[in-house]
Amino acid sequence: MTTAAEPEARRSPRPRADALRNRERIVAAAREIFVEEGPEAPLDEIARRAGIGNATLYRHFADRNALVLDVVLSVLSSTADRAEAAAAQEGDPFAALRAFVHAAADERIGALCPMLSGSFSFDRADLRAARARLEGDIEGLMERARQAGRLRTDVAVGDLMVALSQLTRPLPGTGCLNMDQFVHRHLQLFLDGLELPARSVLPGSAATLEDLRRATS
Amino acid sequence: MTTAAEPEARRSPRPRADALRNRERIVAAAREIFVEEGPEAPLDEIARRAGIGNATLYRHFADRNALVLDVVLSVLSSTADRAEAAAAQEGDPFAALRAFVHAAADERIGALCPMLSGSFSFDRADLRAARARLEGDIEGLMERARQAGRLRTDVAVGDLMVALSQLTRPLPGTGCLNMDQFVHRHLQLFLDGLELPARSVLPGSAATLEDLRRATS
Amino acid sequence: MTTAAEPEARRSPRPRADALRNRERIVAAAREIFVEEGPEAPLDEIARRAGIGNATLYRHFADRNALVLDVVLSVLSSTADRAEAAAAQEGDPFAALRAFVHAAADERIGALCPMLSGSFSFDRADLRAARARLEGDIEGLMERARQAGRLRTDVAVGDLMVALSQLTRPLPGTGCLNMDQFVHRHLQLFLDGLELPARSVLPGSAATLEDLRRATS
Amino acid sequence: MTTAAEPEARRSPRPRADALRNRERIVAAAREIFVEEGPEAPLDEIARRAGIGNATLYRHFADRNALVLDVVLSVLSSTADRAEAAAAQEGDPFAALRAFVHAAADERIGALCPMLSGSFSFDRADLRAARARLEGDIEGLMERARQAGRLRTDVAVGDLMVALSQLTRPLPGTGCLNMDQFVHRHLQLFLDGLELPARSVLPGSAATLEDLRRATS
DNA sequence: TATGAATGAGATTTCATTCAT
DNA sequence: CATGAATGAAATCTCATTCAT
Repeated sequence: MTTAAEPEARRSPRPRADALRNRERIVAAAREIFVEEGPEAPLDEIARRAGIGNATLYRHFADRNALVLDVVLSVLSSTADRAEAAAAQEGDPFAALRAFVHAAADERIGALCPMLSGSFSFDRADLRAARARLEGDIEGLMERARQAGRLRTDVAVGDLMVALSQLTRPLPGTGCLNMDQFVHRHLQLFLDGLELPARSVLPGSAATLEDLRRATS
Repeated sequence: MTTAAEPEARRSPRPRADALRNRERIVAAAREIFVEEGPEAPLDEIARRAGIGNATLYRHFADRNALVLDVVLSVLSSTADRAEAAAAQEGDPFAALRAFVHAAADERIGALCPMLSGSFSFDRADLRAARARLEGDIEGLMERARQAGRLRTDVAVGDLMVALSQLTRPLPGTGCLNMDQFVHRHLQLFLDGLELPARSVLPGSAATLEDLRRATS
Repeated sequence: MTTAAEPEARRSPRPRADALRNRERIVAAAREIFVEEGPEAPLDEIARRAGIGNATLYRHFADRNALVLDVVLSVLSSTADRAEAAAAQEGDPFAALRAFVHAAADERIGALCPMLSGSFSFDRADLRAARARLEGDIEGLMERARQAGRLRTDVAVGDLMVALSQLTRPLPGTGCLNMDQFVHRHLQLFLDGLELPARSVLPGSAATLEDLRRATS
Repeated sequence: MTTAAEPEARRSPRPRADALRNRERIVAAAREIFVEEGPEAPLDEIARRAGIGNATLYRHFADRNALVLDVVLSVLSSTADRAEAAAAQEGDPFAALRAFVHAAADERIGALCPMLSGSFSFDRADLRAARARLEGDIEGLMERARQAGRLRTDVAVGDLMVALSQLTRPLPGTGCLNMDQFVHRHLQLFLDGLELPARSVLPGSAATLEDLRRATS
């Protein structure tokens, strides 16, 4: 939930409500447009969607990269929220992991992929913290599933994050909308590859195991 | 479809060997650069890599989209070649499918994703034919694996193609190179989710099944 | 801050001490920054250096030109102070002129040059007065030197002012600091061209005359 | 006279006459406009004066600095031409030096000053060569005058170059035109400070010496 | 035909100035 | 009255596409 860009000392006594609102609007608009058009989308269009002038955008974000970083921060934060909500669920640990993965897709986490490449730097402490929080949350979900014998032990948190990002990555120009139906299906298939059958199941035919496995999803 | 038997119309008096070579060079250079820099790469850079002037590129391709279409055609064709080579393999049908998937990754098929979006159109007959050929080839591989009881029956050819594309999609700016190690790993995990155990395996513990599964890759 | 003592006329109810102080701070900051960065320096930077908000700057000065005019006024005034201090010196009148010229360089009078061009206007009475005062002061110094036979009679006050401005004009980006050593040397050479030998010196060899001349500096 | 920007090997067999003409036009227009408006003048205006599109300017010069460097080169070269012409003169060596200084003013050498500051670098070999050539030419003129006993021996080539630059430095916005009358006068005064009387003159009154001195100019 | 050159449209970014708190 | 925020206009630079050699 930390969306503040400057984690340093408070210069201005009051950040002025309308400026904060504008800043949030810009990040929200940028997030939408990055999802729809990719990270090369014109900043003017973002400003237009946010309902402000282009120079206002530059008052809040020194350059494109600064805006991208805050969008990344926003997505990391809301995705971590999802992970923590999933962890709070009762019941089968692998089901919780599945629930998180599909929820993360709805956060459009895949739109981050191209932003994490190239000149991306995790210099800022808030970014490092957000990433660490998300990784910790996911690792928690995975570890619970591993302890329950429901997750392959040879799969690391990075494997899941990269695959999740790539499989939910939007195509530029399409707004990603027509892919939605497929995305969840592909995530499901991928998770199927990570899952181990529930322990309580007695050894039986492979066909039976597979049937059980599929039934859990 | 011109079988070169008809000296009739004066359409293309002679394709002129060097012009053909130039055209191929351009497509090859474009394919490389699209993989390295994404589909927004400057056309001048493509011309430079091809060793020709930029205007020559425009003599062969009316605009960026025409070039993209030919690159798509090129990738579809060489990927279909891979699929047919995999189909020619003896042995386990699922192993053949795996072999194809990893080979397709080496064709950088993921670089096509962004090109298929937006203004992309499958108007041209040659494109439709190339896509149909590739889909037919993959469907053949999958059907053989299904018949052998090695592939889940609820997975369609489109599922595999989209997942394959997304998981191998390069990140802009990175040249995709540092991801190579991960790409094959993620493909493997995804295929694990599609695979059914070989029929001949006797019922055993789940751990044993998993070990076998992993051993096949 | 409002001591609320005089409810008299509503013209300028009171200049309010802090407002006056702000105005002076702005002019001082502007003068520094104009010297360091030239007359195109961003006004926001001036406001920052003055320790106030940019809008406050605009409350005091309608536009950039109004600020420039007050900086000109400031430099003219402090330079005239220097001229009057030099005039108060005892001794050789040409030495007094020299003292003034070098002192004026320390006032960074050369930074004014670009401000005097272009849209500059001497509309304001206070500016005309300040310029007249400075010209009068310099003319006084020169006339005394002329009367003493120490200054060429074909050199006017304008000659000296322009040359002084140009030779001390700062280079943008350098902060003028690394030129300081040269500036005084060039002023000295220039003044050498204006000087006549002291009357009391008997006719002698040119070399001797030159030695004397140099000894005075 | 070397105006080529790339002293390396010849890539293109023919530089194409119209492109060369454009390049020269751009440099000429830039030189004019830098003199009139200073080195911050909009590049679009330069392109307009040169009669070309703005992108053409960027084809020839990667950025503003590259253009500035070529203007510097142009001014250094034509000024060195002037110095060599002055050196070819018969007669009094100091008169030759004077002739050069006034000729250099007509080359607007002072417009270089702001361009030599800040991020300026003499990286390019052609620039170093042009500067060395000019310095050598001026040193030659000065040394001849020193040998003839007509120039103060405590004045170096750098002194003359900086003073010459500063005294002829144009004011932005004015086009420097209204200053022309003064510029030559101030150069004359400055040179008067560097001059020693002709050796043949017998010792006499200072007034007489001065009269002679003035008569030479 | 192939090419280097030219071009206009668009993107990013800066800054003087105005607005609202 | 003082301020941070907002804004539009302008400047730099890029790039797809057309032109002329």
